[in-house]
Amino acid sequence: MYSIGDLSRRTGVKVPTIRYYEQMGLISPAGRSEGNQRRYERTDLERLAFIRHARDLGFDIPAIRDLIALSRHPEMPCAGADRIAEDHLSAVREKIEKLRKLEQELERIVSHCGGHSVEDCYVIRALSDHGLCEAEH
Amino acid sequence: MYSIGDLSRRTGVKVPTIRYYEQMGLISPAGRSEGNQRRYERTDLERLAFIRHARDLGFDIPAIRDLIALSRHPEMPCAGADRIAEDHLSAVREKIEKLRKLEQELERIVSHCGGHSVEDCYVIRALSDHGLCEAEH
DNA sequence: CATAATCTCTCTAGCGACTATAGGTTCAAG
DNA sequence: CTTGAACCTATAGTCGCTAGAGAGATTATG
Repeated sequence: MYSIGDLSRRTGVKVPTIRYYEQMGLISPAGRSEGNQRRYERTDLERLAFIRHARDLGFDIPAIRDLIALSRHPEMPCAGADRIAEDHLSAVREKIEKLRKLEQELERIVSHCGGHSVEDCYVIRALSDHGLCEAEH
Repeated sequence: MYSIGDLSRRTGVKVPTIRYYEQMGLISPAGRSEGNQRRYERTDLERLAFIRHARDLGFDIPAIRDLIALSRHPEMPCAGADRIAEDHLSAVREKIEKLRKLEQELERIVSHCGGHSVEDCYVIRALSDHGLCEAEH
């Protein structure tokens, strides 16, 4: 039997976050002590570790809900889980692409600025005048 | 004289967003028509275009506030603006780094999954068992 | 000039994934 | 039995908007 604090220390998930996950339906409401405090078992610990891991990998809460549902049906085909992971991977790749374009544009703006005063600062000028941009955005 | 809708069409910033920027102090409260509707001038248009541009480049609202303040003092040294842009660039690079690690891990997980059922699905197994991960996260 | 269509106004609430605070209760150690 | 840490619920705040309600203003058309 673990208290919510034990669970928190063992998984690295903060106490309020555990309660939040319960509210979001990622973990089922825990049993309670006589004084109404949450008491967890090993399975809850595993579930929470699963959630933490999925969050670290950037899955959002609805996706995690789906993954949990799938993981409880070992006999089902795993295409569903693959799909979720692949979709997420594409989303991550898209974000990277966008950020790389941003990076390039910012690099260009920053490196161009040899001015001494704001008047001829390339950073400010680039922001004021879209025509100075390389790419569309 | 532009209405808020005119401004919106000309800058691509949605009407409620313009009002939001006013609330956040990025644009000064506009003059009003007799019927209390906002009326803008060319300078407001330029200011809003500046903001839009900065947002497209990912600057957050406090940073934009600072950039605007700087742009109104053309005689000041531009180190401040450079600093803001450089800081933002570093933040973007960090995000990219994190996402690239995520991408690698997800790629590995997805590509390993040759299972047919959830029981031996690598996606689910990897989430359940941190030991299957390549990198720390 | 009347009416209809479109715009605009303010205010409030919602998104996602937490985090923080307040005010109170329970638990475990000494 | 007392103390202090951990726990409880409920609410509000974070960021950058977006959506909606209900009312008033403006503009275009007949």
